[in-house]
Amino acid sequence: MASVFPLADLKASVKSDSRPDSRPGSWVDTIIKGDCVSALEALPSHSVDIIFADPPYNLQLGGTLHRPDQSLVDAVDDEWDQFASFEAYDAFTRAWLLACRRVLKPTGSIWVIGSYHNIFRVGATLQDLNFWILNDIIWRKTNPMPNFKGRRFQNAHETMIWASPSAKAKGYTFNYDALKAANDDVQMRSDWLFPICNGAERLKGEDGKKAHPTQKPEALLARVIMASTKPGDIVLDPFFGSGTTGAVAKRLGRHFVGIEREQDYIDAASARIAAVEPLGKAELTVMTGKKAEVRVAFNVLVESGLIKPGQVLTDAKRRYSAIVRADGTVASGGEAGSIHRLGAKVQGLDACNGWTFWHFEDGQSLRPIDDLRSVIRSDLAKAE
Amino acid sequence: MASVFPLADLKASVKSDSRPDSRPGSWVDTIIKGDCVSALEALPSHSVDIIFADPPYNLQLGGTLHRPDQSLVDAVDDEWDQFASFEAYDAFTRAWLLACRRVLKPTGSIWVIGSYHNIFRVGATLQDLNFWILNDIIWRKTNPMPNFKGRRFQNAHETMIWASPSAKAKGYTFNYDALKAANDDVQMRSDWLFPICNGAERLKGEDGKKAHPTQKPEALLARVIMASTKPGDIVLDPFFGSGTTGAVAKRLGRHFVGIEREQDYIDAASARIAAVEPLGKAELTVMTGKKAEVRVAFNVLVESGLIKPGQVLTDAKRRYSAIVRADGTVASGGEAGSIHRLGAKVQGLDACNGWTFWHFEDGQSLRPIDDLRSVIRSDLAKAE
DNA sequence: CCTATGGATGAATCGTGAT
DNA sequence: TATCACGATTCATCCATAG
Repeated sequence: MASVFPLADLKASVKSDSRPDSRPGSWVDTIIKGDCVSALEALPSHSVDIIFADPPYNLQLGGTLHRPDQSLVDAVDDEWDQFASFEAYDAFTRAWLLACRRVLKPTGSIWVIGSYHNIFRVGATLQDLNFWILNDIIWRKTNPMPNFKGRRFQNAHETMIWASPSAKAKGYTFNYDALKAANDDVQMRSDWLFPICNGAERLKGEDGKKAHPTQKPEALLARVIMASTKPGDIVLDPFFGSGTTGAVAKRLGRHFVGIEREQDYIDAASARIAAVEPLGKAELTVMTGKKAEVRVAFNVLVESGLIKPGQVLTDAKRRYSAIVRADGTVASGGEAGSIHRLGAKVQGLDACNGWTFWHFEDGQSLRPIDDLRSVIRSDLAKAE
Repeated sequence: MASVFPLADLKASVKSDSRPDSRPGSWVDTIIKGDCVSALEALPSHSVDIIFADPPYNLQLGGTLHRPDQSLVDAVDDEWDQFASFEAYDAFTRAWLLACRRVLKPTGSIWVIGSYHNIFRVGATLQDLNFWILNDIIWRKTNPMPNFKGRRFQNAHETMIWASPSAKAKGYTFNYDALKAANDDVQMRSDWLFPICNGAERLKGEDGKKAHPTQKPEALLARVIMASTKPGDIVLDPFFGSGTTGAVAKRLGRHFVGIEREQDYIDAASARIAAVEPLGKAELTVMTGKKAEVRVAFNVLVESGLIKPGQVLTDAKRRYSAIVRADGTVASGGEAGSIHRLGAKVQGLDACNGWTFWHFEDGQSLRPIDDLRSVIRSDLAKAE
């Protein structure tokens, strides 16, 4: 499934005077081997829906660290995590974020994860490049590594920044209602609790050692992808590593593009993704709120006979009343207008949702006219 | 108690060829009126033990925001939170952090609190100035304001950065053992759960409205100060506001210095601090090292105010009693330790469950402190 | 006296599409 | 680009008032 798409081939398709390969699909669901920025520059503009980036953390470790029992802590000391200075790290960050900005759709958004070693520099650079921060999200670890020396608080979280390409870019996907429903019907907070990636989920090499030093848990990526993409969207991960982003994207019915320099990681990620079984359409249907539903105007209720001209509407406490007119407007006292305008007017407010404010008599009880709109929508759905 | 120390007077004591007023005490436990940087420059070098800073967040709010019920959200739109650009905010940040660096002892540390609007810039500037980040700490709010429009995750936390003056400055105070003992004998994590400041603790003006728009909860400052200072230390707050830092410092037997521009805030903070009763020495003794054999999980009750430092606990039959100290340990006779150890000790047993052994007065009756732990746990469960 | 209920509010970068 | 209409959208807590 996850074929490797060599950067050289991709570059070969670049015409001298235009952007490369704008055919959708040729680079989709592949892992591009190569340097992050070069590979990004070879992708078409505005071609991916979200980006999830887990860049090098620029850990500045003094020497080796031992546990109280004298065992050695296997620290992240890979070559790719070494930078000469903050300036060098900032330049690197700026370069890959700029390259990401071009590839990202205006309706897209970007996630970056990091720790206190690098996340402040990443956040400031995002702002400098006019990305617009939507949230910072805290991944609280249920099982973080202890602080062995007892000189600091246990570092028990990592930080993710979620941003849109600009302050004006409000078209990003956010599946608010699905998240709320999944969270016991209260809105999802900015602090998320997940275990670190361990056990069977953790990729192992032939030597039984962890295949990648910073493999992220699939649950974390699942929430990110479910929150900010639609099925069929393209998810780009410019630091693909062990391929968690690709595996979760495939499972959730999204497409992925990975960029990775090291062949060992590409091999591990390819095998991992090939083994993933995508979920079916039914499981992937995202719960949506009212704003995604078909628009039904008030006069449709009048025209359909569910509300009759001359009928009296009141608010839930019968403090205000209005009479329905044949043209789908309502009137009260000397005022008349839409259900929303009149609702606002009688209450002395700037705005009002007339659908939930106005009620009608239904036998003994009062029911909001929104109930009747649901009836119409249900009929429309059957007719589809 | 909290006298106002006018910046003009302080500057008058500056000799032309030397640093100002190095007599300890003249500026201690006062609120200096004036601009943050100017006031800092008038203080002696290396004179304070920790700094807690709650700088302007540089919120960039579009227009007005209404709740679903059409009521208006009272936003932070004060003049002091307005900056022309990120560059202007960075220059401001750099200036006050540089001034703080000079005033801070080499054995000291600095805390800065912020949100995603400003904390990344603050963190990057701290690193640029060679401060050494020790932890980033997440204040998880039990009761944050919702996201009313359903366009983002509920912004349910703020971030604090804790840093020493340089990578080599390892002399900072960190009361590891006391924190661990107070946290059910596991090390204190980087994510802290506290309610926002509300109710009786929130300072109100004569009009009944909040006296300051961003008053921080005392429990938060209590954990900061208990973690990173010793009794008698000097705590500097360059953005004093409603004086939470001063009030908690005084209660915990530390000295404070506040800097604040607005007379209304100075007046409110002065009155507030004057009403604070410091705790006694016994309550303030901090556990150090393993020889004290501390084992407790009790300080959340103290920080939350369910149990007050100095409060007396007894067993169910009032045969034994103990006094609660601010660091979450308890004392009786010449003995002190965790609720479990002391309970065992007074009974002459090897072990004891302090949660069910120790009781507190609740009106006419005695109730086990475990009941209060249930209250906390209930709050925690809700916050998850 | 207690309990029930309604209103108020907290560091907030908070809509979309047609005209 | 500005304006307007449509109509979607909140959690925990404290306090005042009613019953």
